[in-house]
Formats: sequence, C-alpha cells, structure tokens
Amino acid sequence: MTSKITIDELASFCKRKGFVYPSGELYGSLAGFWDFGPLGVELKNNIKKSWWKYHVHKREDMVGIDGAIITNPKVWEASGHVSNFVDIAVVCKKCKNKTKIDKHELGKVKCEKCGGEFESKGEFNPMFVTHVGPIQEDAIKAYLRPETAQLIFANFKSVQEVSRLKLPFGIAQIGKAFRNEISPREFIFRCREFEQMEIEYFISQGMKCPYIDEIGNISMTIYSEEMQKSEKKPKEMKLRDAWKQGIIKTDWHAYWLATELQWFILLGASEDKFRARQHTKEEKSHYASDTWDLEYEFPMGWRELQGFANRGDFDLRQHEKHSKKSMEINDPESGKVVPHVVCEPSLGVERAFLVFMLEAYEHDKKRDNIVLHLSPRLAPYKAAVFPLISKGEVLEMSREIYRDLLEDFAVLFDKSGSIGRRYARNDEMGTPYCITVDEDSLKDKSATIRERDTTKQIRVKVSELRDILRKLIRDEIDFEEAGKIV
RNA sequence: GCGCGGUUAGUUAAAUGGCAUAACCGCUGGUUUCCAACCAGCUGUCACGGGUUCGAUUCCCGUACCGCGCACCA
Repeated sequence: MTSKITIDELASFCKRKGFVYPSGELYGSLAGFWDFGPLGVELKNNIKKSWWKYHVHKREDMVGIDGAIITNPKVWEASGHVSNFVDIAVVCKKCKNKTKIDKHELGKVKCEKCGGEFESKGEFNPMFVTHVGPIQEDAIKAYLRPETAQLIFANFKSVQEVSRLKLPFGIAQIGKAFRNEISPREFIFRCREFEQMEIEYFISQGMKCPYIDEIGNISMTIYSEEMQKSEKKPKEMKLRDAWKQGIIKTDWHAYWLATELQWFILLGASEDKFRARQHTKEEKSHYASDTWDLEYEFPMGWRELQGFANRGDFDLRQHEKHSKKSMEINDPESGKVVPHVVCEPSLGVERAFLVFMLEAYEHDKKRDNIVLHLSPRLAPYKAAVFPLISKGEVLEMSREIYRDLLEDFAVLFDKSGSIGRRYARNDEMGTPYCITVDEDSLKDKSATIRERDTTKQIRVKVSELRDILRKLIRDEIDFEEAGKIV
C-alpha cells in the first residue's frame, strides 16, 4: 500500500487534514514541538491503546506504571544524565572542528584533527531545566525527564513487590520525555518533546527465554555488525536461526525483535520495510553488551524505530549506589538477585505514528483522492453515517443511527455534498466504514455499509449494525462475510 | 550552532516598488441521489520586526520557522 511520498508531503497532508500542526504556529512555531489536531489525537491515542493492550494487558509477565515528568533530580545524577552538564561545546580555533569535551579539560586537550586549541562555545545541556518552588531564589533546580526508563528503575522495588511478579518480567510505561536536541528535523521524527512507549524487561543473568518457541518461524531482514563492516548486504533470516547461529547473542533479543515486529504487522505495516540492525562496537553505549535496533525504511532513509539495548544491571546498580538502598529481590527460582535488563524495547509514539501514516497513505489514481488505509483499530473514526437524501425522513433516520452508534464508537455524521464527495472525505481521514441510509431503509430497516479499501458494499439490518461494526473492527472479520449476518 | 537555499489563503501555486491572483479544500443555498457532477454565492493570504522610499508583499538588515549539508543525538 505504501506510496512514494516525501516526509514534507506527509507533513503538509497531516496539517491539511488536522493530524499534526507545528506547535504555536500562530506565533511562528517552535522547532521540535508539534500539536496534534482532532484526527491526530485519535490516531495517537489508538496507537498507545493498542500498544498497551498488546504489551501489558495480554501478557502475564508485564505491569505498567506512569512516572512523573519532573522527579527528584538525584534520579538523573544516578543515571548519569546530569554528569553531562560538565560538558561544554567547543570549536577548534584553527580548523573549526566542533565537538564537546569535559569542562575541566578546556585548555588541556587539543583538537584531534589538527592539534589546534579549543575555544568554548558554552555549556552543553541536553536536558530541559526547570525550577520547583514558586520563589526562584529558593527553588530547586530540576529537569524534565529525558527518558521514561529511569522512573521504572527508581520504582523497581515497590513495583516488583506489590505486583508479586517473578523473574522474568517487565515493567511498561507510556509517557512524555524531553530532549534539547540541537536540530530537531524530519517532521515529527525527532522532536524535543516526544512520547515513549517503553518496556524494561528483567531477568536473572543467563536466564533462558521461555517464550522463544512462540516466535516460530518469524523472519526479518538482519543486518549484523559483521555484515555492516564487510559491506555485505542485509539478509532475510528466521530470527530463531539468527540466534542459533550466534548472530543475535541472546534468545531474548530474538524474541523481542520478533514480538515488536509482530506488533507493527498486526496493525497493518508491511514486513519488508523493517530490518534489525546490530549496533557496531563504536556506537554501543558504555553499559550495553549487545544492542539491536528495529529500523524502518522512511522516505528519508533507514532510521531507528526502537532500540533493544542489553543494559545488564547497570541502572539498578547505579541507583543502589546513589540511594544506598538495595535493589535486590528474592526470587523463588533465582534467589537473591539484582535483576538484569536483557532488553529495553523503547519506541517513540511519534515514530510509530509516522510508520502507520506512511504505510496507510495512498494516492488512489482511480478514485483520484488520498485513501488512508489505516487499520480499523487505529483509524481516528471507525465509521461515518450519511443520509443519501439530506432531508426528510431519510435525514432523520440517519441521525438516529448516528446517535446510537456514538454510544460505542467514534463515528462521524456528514450530510454535505454528493455521496461520492463524502466517501472521498472519509477515505482521506482513514474512516474504514461508511454507512448510508436511503429511501429503502425507511421500509426495510436496513442500511448500506461501504468498505474504504475496496469500495464494496453490503446491506445490513439497522438492528445488527452495532454488532457487525464491532465484529469488523475488533475481530477484523471478512467484509463480505459480515454481509451475510442476518 | 555554522554554511547554502527558502517562507504568498487550510493546501498547491502565480504575479507585482502603486487595488494581491487562481485552482483545490471548506461553508451556505439550489439541483442531483451510491463514489470529489453541476449552478449561484461566501470566508480566508504577503512569517515577524526594523530600515530605504512619496509609497515595500516586492529592495536592504535582523529574528523565527522550513529544507539540504556539516556537527549533535547523552
């Protein structure tokens, strides 16, 4: 379904239809901040809802939290984020090479390219700073969280205890995070304010993945460190084989890569746009032993969607050190352990938003309008109701049906313009089903449902409408089969 | 943050140192009644600030924002 569309074209489409606007555009916008409009907020909420259902509600080994955006600043000292404040941005006086160095090293270190002197360009501050307390002079300096993960670690003990989870288990969270990016670009791909959907998955070291058989023969394009360094092409492989051959180091990574890919597929994304790329030694974080990215082929190229870092016990140990409190749990199987994070599937909501929009967007040449083939689960509106004749009894009956459906679904009503125009309007918003009431409806108490993707129609009893829609949307039953329900 | 290019209606575009246009979208009415038909009408625009000028959307300077490249992405 994917059409060739640039990220700019998508941005302008999103603005035109009310999905996403530059934030505060009335005053000229602000780079890296975006507002979601009437359709955007619905889509975004549906993405988050689907993610939560798939990762938390449908699993036995997962619970969620919702941490605060501003928290005790010591959390960020423990995590290592605050130490970056001693960094300063510098520029070489001779060759204009730009980098950042430790504040205390100014005057000591020389430019690695030409040996020239560095000149300070100011403090390098990747976190948003704020003040807690209304009197500035007495206020505590605090930060807007630059990631959601640390709230999971900081609450780890209480959450484990109260939810009575046994290893292996995960803690999930959806929430906003803030980064002072130097140059936010590519529409909502890199924002300064963004939302993460994240899991920290805990095991005791060396624990096997009990779910590895569940991923069956799921395969995807693998781009290992070795392939990247020897300039080989990425290779389509079964994830289980990639693990058995030692390309993916743990069964957990194979499992989570498959699980995350499946989530995207379930919601209508196409497999061939995804790949798993291993981090090279050079780009890996200090705490990670093996990191894989789930990447997606955006119009501007392959980009990271989701990182799968193996963080080990780095974070919990850091918090032990700074808080002087034990992070040890007493697990029935593993005994007293500080668990390891074997995987951290962490996904930006805005990036998932882009993926689903790009996958859905199609300029239908026959219809000569945009059709957004969003999964019914993600679609901002599930159905629209039209009177074929916009007056009299037909109008009345259609409004009744509309009001009745509102009880259960996000539904639109539209009586303006020709019927074709109304279909087209809803195609562009991704509304999967349009219900039309005509003169026959008055007699036989039935209405027509038209399917967005095929423009096919079925005739159903009005009394069955709610039930049929539910089956179409939630159970994704076949459209023509739905027409046979009496 | 640096360099280069850009910013005209919701969108896409045109023109201009002297009344700022069009198409599409949207809205109202008519007509039609199952895939953006048609007719009549309506709303809405020179990113912001300063300068030059009798007069600036147009020329100059600054700022914001957007794109590309570099850097950044802890």
